[in-house]
Amino acid sequence: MGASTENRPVVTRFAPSPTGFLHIGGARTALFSWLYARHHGGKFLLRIEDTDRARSTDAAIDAIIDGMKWLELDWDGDVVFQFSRAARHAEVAHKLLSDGNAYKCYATPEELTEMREAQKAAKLPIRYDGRWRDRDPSEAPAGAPFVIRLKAPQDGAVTISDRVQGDVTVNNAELDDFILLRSDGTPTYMLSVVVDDYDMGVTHVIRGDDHLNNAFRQLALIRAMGWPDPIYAHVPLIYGADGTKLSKRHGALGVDAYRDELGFLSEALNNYLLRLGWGHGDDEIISREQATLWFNIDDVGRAPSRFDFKKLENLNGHYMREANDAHLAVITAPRLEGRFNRKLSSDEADLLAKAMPVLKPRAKTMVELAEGAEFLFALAPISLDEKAKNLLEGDAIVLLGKAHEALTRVPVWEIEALEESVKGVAEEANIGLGKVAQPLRAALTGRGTSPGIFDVLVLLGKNESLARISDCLGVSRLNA
RNA sequence: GGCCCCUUCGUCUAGCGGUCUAGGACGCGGCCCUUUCACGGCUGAAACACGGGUUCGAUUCCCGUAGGGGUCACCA
Repeated sequence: MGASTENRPVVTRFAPSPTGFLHIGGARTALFSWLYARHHGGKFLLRIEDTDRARSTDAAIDAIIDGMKWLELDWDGDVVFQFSRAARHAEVAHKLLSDGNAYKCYATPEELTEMREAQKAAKLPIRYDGRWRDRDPSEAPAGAPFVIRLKAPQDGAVTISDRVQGDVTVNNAELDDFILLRSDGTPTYMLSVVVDDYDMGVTHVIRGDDHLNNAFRQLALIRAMGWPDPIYAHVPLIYGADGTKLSKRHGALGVDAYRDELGFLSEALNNYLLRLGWGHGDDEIISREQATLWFNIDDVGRAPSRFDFKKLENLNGHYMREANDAHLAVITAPRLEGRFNRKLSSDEADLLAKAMPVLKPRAKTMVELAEGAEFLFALAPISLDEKAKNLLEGDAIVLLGKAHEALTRVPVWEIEALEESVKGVAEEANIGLGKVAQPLRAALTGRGTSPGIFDVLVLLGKNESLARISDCLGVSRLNA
């Protein structure tokens, strides 16, 4: 066993490769790593694994950083770019080589393909056969390209006491001599992670379960260098609703899509992701502060969990209701401006904020919120949806006329007076309030559903309200 | 295929040998509130994958079976 990192101050990291957006699974492991570090008063680092030059993009780097900021997962120190450390990685490979813990392998890609096909045909495990492991350097073809491979132990077994997965043992015979340095001299991921984690002082490697098998290989390298074993925690992956790999239609989107297209709040996404694979008694709504206090990586479940949009939406509805109205208005405004293709005036922005208390309980996402707010800013004459049209059939128009008349006489345009006025119309006609309220709703909002009708009246104001009702009465006269 | 991992209501989970006639949440059904839709309140249906052990006693421990997943690159 190597030395332990158990007693050192906690240092965790999130190490995404910038080949795409910050996806939901990555966001969760980042959250867990962040929480673990903060809980222990340690450090959380961010490293961009951009050693794959062909697939790494600046746009992806920006998306990851933007996503981390949105989720309020702040990291300590500067972002480390792995590619910039290639020389140090190569240095370690050469150290391993000179110490006899690595060797040069001259096998060509064609040879290796051939080897694997033969193994496959013979139903043997597919792995590098160590053909250059013990060959004398003098046998090397002069000037031929070579890779550097780790001379991994072949006997015995290694057990990782994973903080999530428990004790996992793998026989060294299962592992082959993996490549450290490619023939062009660049380091592989396997080398880079290990060197960077060591140099950055990472004590706890918290990452996706898909890396569990790699951990054994990496440990061989770590021990060959005489470095301390990190503590591992491999968290299960997130599946789609049908239990298979998370695909696009299941929610394998960038966190930016959760924010922009889907309209979720970062608080909701954080809370949802936290509860996916981890629980704290019966608690469901958990603030960042509580999470930091309560989170323990040991309590993360070993089983993969499925992504459930319904629950996320429920959580989002909760956080929207909790949210500050002015703030909500600020993030709703751009959505409305997009819909109307015009800027909202400051009066309109104020109106939006004022309407929030009655708008937000009716929405689960920001998309729905913006949709529900549309009627406030629609230009006369407003268009009616199907339900609204139906509400204005028959007697409705007569009642609407009466309501209009009554409303013109309301002394003060306030909720109590308006209520009294409209209820008066219903009583006089000896019908339920709904008979009057529904046509009114249709005329005022163009919809079959909206906030309470008196709230709508107040928000729209006397002039706009009466104008919208008149428009409706006018149109129906034309149709008649 | 080899190796590794996983398995409590439809879903996320609580449970860490007796407290389980298995708790909570989402979703679903019903009722209440109500001018619509929501919100809110109450309420109902709904699970320990299967088979062996260990034990006085297993959802909890062990071993199989089945099902699911991960991984086997000069990608990360």
